[in-house]
Amino acid sequence: MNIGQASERSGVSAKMIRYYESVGLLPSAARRANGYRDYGDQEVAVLQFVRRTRDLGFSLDEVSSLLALWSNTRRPSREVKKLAEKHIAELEVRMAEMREVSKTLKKLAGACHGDDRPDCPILDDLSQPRTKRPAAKRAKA
Amino acid sequence: MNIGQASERSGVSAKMIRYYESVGLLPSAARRANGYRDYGDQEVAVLQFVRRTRDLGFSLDEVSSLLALWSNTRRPSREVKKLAEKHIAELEVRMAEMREVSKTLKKLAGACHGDDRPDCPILDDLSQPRTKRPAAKRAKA
DNA sequence: CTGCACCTTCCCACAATGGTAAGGTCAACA
DNA sequence: TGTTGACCTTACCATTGTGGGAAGGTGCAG
Repeated sequence: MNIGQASERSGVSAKMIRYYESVGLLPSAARRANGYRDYGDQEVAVLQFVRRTRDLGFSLDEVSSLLALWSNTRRPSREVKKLAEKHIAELEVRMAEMREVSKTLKKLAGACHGDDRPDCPILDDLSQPRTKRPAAKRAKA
Repeated sequence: MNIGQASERSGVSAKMIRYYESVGLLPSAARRANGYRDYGDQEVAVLQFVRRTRDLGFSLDEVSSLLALWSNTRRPSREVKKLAEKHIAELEVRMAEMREVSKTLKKLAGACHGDDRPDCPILDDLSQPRTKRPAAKRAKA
């Protein structure tokens, strides 16, 4: 099938399928005589795997590792679990940072009357040079 | 003072100070005869403000708005509060998404014995083309 | 005068994705 | 047959915010 079909069935955009191939996450797709990429059910299954792991927030590097583990039927399940737990730990860290920030902002917003008056504890606080602050990374979904 | 000093005092790297200026977040810095940028306490205070708001996860666009509100002493505090609450809401959304993912991964990791054996419910689940829920319907191969 | 630390601008890279442009291919339909 | 439109190809640009590094000027201290 063409890339459009594979895209539709896997939920991965054609753009991304080509990109994944270009960065070596996926092997080079078979080509037909006209130069079009050609996909079968097997390839679609791989794409679905990638899609699902991406949805769970794994980086392409991690997806690559998971693909390798997936295709190696003799790998110890320990390795897979380790990857999953590492990812869980990262999520927890980021959530903790965001909770901190959220808490701070809520406190500030709560102290701000939020009406026509110009005085605003939020800006007052932002003006204070902080010594130590957890640098919260902006995370994607 | 030179950019290095301003960087040290504000916690914003020299690289980023120049970048912020280049994208118009900050006004063009004064220059000395030798072409070096020249900063005073006022400018450092602005940089500290930017640093703090960045640490709280605001985008550069949002920082720009906050700077404008900050320098306008007659703005209604309502506007500031609105921005803060919008950001809080975004944080909550992202945290909720991450919690979902984390929950799914924890369930999967919990089902994986994580030893030398190759069978792994995590990979089994990842192989399932998902429409929505991580409900493991089909038995492992 | 030399060396070193600092400053300048400019370009590159990252991660992962979308957009768009210029062109080839193919099937269907009038 | 010819045209149309949907699809495919590659290639480049933009994003967000940050760091790295090159190539060259400046300034101070020894």
